[in-house]
Amino acid sequence: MDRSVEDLTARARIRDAAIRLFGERGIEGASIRDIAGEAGVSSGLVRHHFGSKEALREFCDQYARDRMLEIGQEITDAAGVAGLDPTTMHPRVFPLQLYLVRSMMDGSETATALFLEAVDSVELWSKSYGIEPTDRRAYAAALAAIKLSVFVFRDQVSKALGEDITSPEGYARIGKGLMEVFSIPLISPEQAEQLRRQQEK
Amino acid sequence: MDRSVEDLTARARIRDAAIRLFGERGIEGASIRDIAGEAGVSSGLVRHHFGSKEALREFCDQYARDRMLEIGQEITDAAGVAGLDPTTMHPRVFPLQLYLVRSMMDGSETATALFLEAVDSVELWSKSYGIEPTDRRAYAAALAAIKLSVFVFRDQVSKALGEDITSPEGYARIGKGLMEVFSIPLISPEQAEQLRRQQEK
DNA sequence: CGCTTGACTACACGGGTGTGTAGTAGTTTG
DNA sequence: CAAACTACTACACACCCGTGTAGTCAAGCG
Repeated sequence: MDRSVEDLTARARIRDAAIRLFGERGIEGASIRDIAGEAGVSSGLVRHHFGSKEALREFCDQYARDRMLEIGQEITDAAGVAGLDPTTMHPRVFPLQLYLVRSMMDGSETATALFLEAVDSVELWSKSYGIEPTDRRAYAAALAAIKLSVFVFRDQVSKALGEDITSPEGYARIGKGLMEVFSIPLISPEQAEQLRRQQEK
Repeated sequence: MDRSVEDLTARARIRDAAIRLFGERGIEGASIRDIAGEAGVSSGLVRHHFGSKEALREFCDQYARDRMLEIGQEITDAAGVAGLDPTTMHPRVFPLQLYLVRSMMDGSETATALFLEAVDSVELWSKSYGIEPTDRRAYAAALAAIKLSVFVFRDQVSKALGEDITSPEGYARIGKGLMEVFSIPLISPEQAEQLRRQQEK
C-alpha cells in the first residue's frame, strides 16, 4: 500500500479495496460492485480473480493476518514493555486491524483464530512478566479485547477527542490514554478483594 | 422483556425482535421480514407501526438508550467504586448494550451521543475520584471504549474462555478479568514517563 | 502463421430487499 | 346503525445483490 495505486496489479488493487471497504462498512455493507469500482475494474474481474465474495473475504483474512504477523514480528524484535504499548502499533496497521475486527464480528474463523492466538500470547507474556491475576485466562482475554476496542469505536473516540484518531497525532493521543489506563490502578488490591468476595456470595 | 412473549403487544414484540436481531446480526444483516417473522407478524405491520426500517432503528436507539439510562440510574444509586465494576451491569442490559454497540458502528447518532455522554461522565468521575492523567479526555475515551469491548468481542472472548459470557457465570468471569486489568498496574509510573518522553521526540 | 491462455468487460438471471398499495376484520365513535 | 379508525395481511414493484455466461483483446508459443 506504500506504492502508488497505478503501480499495483488489478488483483492487488481489488484486494486493497476490499480490505478498505470491508473494514469501513462491514462485509455485508460493501458490495462486489463497490469494491470493483474502488479498484477501477469491472465487477466481473473480481469474480475472475477470487471466485466469490466469500472466497475474497477468506483471501483478505489470510492476507491481513499474514501482514499483521509480519509487522508484529518487527515490533516484537524491539520488545519489552513496548510490546504492549498500543502506540507502537504503527498507523499502517490501521486498515488491516480494522478489517480483521469487522471480519471477526461477521464470524470469520481466521480472524477469530487470530484473536485466540493473541489471548494465548498475552497469557504467556503476563506469566513471564510476573503478573498473577486470579484468573489468567480471563485476564488475558480482557486485555486482548481492550487492545482492539479503540479500533472498533474509532469514529466515536475521534468525536470525543475532536481529533481523528486515524491520524498520527490522534492515534498517539488515544494511545497515551490507553497507556494510562494500564499505568494507573483504578481499584486498589483491597477493593478488588472486597468486590471479589461480594460477587461470590 | 420479563413478561412472556404472548403478553406483549405486537408493537412491543416487533421492537424487542428488532433490538435482538439488529444486535446479533447488525442493521444490514437483519431484514424487516426477519424481524417480522421473529415477532410473529407480517412484514407489513412493521411498516405500519414504524414507517420505515430507518425509523424503526431510530425508535430502537431511543428505547435502548432510555432503558440503559434507567438501569444505569438504579446502579448509580448504589454507587462508589462499584459503579465502574463491569460485573454490576446486570445481564439484562446485554441485548440493549449489544444493540447500541452495533447501531453505533453503523453510524447511529443517538448511540454515538450516548458514547460521548459516557466519556463525559467518566471524565467527571475520574476528576472527583482524584485521578490525574496527563490527558483526561483521552483517558476517559479509552476507558469508555474498554467498557464496551467485551460486548463487541463476546463470541471471541467466549471461545477463549470456553464458556459463554452471556451466561451469568461467564459474565462474572470476564468481569473479574476486566477488574484485574484495572487493579494491576502493567506499567509503572516511571515506565509510563519514559514511554511518554520517547513518543515526544 | 494459428492456437491457446489469461486478463478483462458487458450483460442477463434469479433472489432478496425496502417500500408502496389495496383490502379485511374488529372496535370505537358520532 | 353507519362511518371512521386501527391493527393487520397479502401482494406487487423497483432496485440492488451475488452469480453465471459469452465474448473481446493482447501476449506467448508451437
